[in-house]
Amino acid sequence: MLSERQQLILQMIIEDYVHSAEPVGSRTISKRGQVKFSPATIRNEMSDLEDLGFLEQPHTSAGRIPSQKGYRFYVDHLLNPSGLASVEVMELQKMYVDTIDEMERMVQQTAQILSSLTNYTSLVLGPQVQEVKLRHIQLIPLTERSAVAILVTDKGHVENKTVSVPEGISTEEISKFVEILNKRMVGVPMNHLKSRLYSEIMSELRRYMEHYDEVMTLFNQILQSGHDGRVYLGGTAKILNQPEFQNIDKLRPLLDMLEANDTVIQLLNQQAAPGIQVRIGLENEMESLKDCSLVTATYQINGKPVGTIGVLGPTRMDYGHVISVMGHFANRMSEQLTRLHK
Amino acid sequence: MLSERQQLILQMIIEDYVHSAEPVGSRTISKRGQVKFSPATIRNEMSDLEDLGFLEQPHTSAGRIPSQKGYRFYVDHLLNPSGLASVEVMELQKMYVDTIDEMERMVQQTAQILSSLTNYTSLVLGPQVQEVKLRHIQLIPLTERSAVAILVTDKGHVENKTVSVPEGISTEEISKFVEILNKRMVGVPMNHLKSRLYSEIMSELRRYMEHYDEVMTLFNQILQSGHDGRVYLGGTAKILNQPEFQNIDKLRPLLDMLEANDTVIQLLNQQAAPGIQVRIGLENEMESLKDCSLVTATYQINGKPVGTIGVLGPTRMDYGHVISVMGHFANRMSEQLTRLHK
DNA sequence: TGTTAGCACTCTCATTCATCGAGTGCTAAT
DNA sequence: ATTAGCACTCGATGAATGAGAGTGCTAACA
Repeated sequence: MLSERQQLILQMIIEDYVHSAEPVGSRTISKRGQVKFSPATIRNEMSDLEDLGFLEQPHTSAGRIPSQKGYRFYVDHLLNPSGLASVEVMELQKMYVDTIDEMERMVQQTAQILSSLTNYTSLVLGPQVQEVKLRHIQLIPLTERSAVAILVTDKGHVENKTVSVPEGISTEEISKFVEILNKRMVGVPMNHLKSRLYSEIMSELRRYMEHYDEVMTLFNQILQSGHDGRVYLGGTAKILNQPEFQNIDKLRPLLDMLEANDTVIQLLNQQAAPGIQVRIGLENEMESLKDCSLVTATYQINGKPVGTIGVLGPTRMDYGHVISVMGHFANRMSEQLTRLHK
Repeated sequence: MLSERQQLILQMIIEDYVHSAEPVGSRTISKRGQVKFSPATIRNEMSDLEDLGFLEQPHTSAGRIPSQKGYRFYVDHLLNPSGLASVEVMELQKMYVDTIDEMERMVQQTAQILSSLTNYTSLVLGPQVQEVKLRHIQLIPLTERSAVAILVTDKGHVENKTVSVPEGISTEEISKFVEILNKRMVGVPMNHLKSRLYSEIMSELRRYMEHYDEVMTLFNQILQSGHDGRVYLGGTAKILNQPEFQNIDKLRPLLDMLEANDTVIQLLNQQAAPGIQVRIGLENEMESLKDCSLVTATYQINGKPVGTIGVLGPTRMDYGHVISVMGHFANRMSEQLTRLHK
């Protein structure tokens, strides 16, 4: 549908605009050697591209800037991911060599590095503990009336919670209860724990437990956690580098959004298929992101996607660079995490 | 040193400026009833106050604004903390009633509430786990080569870490090792664990352990944590509400600073004495805070200070309100935390 | 002696206006 | 199909202007 030449011109406009953040004029393109036509010819093509919706004009006598559709076409058809500069690869490696052996911390660091390599804001969604099974459960008394409950999953993730011990239960009863749980519930997916308890071992509990109700209260307290899926941000202030956000009123909705954890989680969770995904402007379905693009990728443990990393920048974003950085990143993270958990 | 009238005028200027963010003129003060002098008289006093360094003039023909010294005087001598509006007290209570029974999470929430009540950015330094003693240690195997180490402190804080198990050690050896630790190390302050191990039970270990070196490797891995002293921010974007930070160039250093965790920790740690502390402008010893004030307070567990909360706003800050909110907050937090930990 | 009225002066801010230049669109020539 | 040429548009820049807010000073007043 688009001629060779149109594609070339579109590409040049986008790549120029990505760096200059200024509307691109016909003369600029013509001078750049790459294409050997006069400004007038280019003007004609640009006019056509505008009619087709790939470009737009801020006002009558300015150059053209890419439209959302233009970026989309660029990402889908014109982009050949630039390789990483060797400096970048080195930095990447260095960061991961430093024995980051605790999962949570690694994820957090990832956000930092990702942001510093791309110069945009990064969003990282910690590993979602889905389909994770109980490996071990334990209750450690602190006082007569409180205790720490510890749940360990088969992936090595640990959740802990301080619970208050209902009056009337004896220490023996508690340890008996925990013992039963460890005997019968290990291997059960975390999100099924509750129903499994009710369906399968209720009767057994009733038999052993004198204070059945209190024990159940305790149990419910323990399960009320769900710590998973935390978000880490990196380089929030990097947004300020972008000329399009020099205006406070543009800035505010963005910062507000980044502060609302839930929104960010929702945003990152929209990535369904594995691989790298680019969402441009309003494709994100959030008004506050209408001038932003979000590049996301999933990372895996043992080939199963467990989390998402993302880079948030202006629609005028260096897609090639970001995409290649993301690719490397997702791979490295997946490797590391997999190695970490078996 | 300052006459009654001068103090009154200074106070009025500050309180006006805090809300208007505009230089205050003599007529404005005169009109306000509070003081029954003509603009001209007030002008004279203002001129004196400027000579004394309590006020400054943005330019020749503008009103006056308080100087850093002016704020300092105000905070030290003129401030009578306004009580909390009952709405605020209610919100405060509501937040804490909702079973926040996990320490970490409570601290995090505190940042949110603090910010929403003051309309400034809040900084909260999580409880510093000093002088905390080991209550229980456990190692849960995941695979042959990895395990999760769990340390529970006497305050109910849980730290966990995935460790790799050195080749050659048997399961029995590990559980024997853990058993020894639990027998001999419980009650030892966390930061003395290492030295205690070397000084006291090394010989015992040598006797029981076939693979002594490997066990020590494992132990060192376990101790390499130190998770304490995390920072939580609330309402970062609130800075944008302040007219003095509408300018991106003023904004950037601030956001940069807030993003650097270490800096924030350092900032909050500068509070030595318990109680509420107000640091105005450059008193913070950070260039990026020259137009900001920081109100901090410590919170306690059993009367011992363990952490700091802070509110960051422009020097033109509603000190009275912030201070009273902070007071209530620090108290409530201390109560809660103390109750939580025995 | 402390207070006030009056007035000239200063400085900022918003508005207006003219100018400049980048860039387009169209037409006619190649 | 391409290009040169030219009139035209529109934002950005900067100077000029006037209004408004507020001061500092002087002289009058209680």
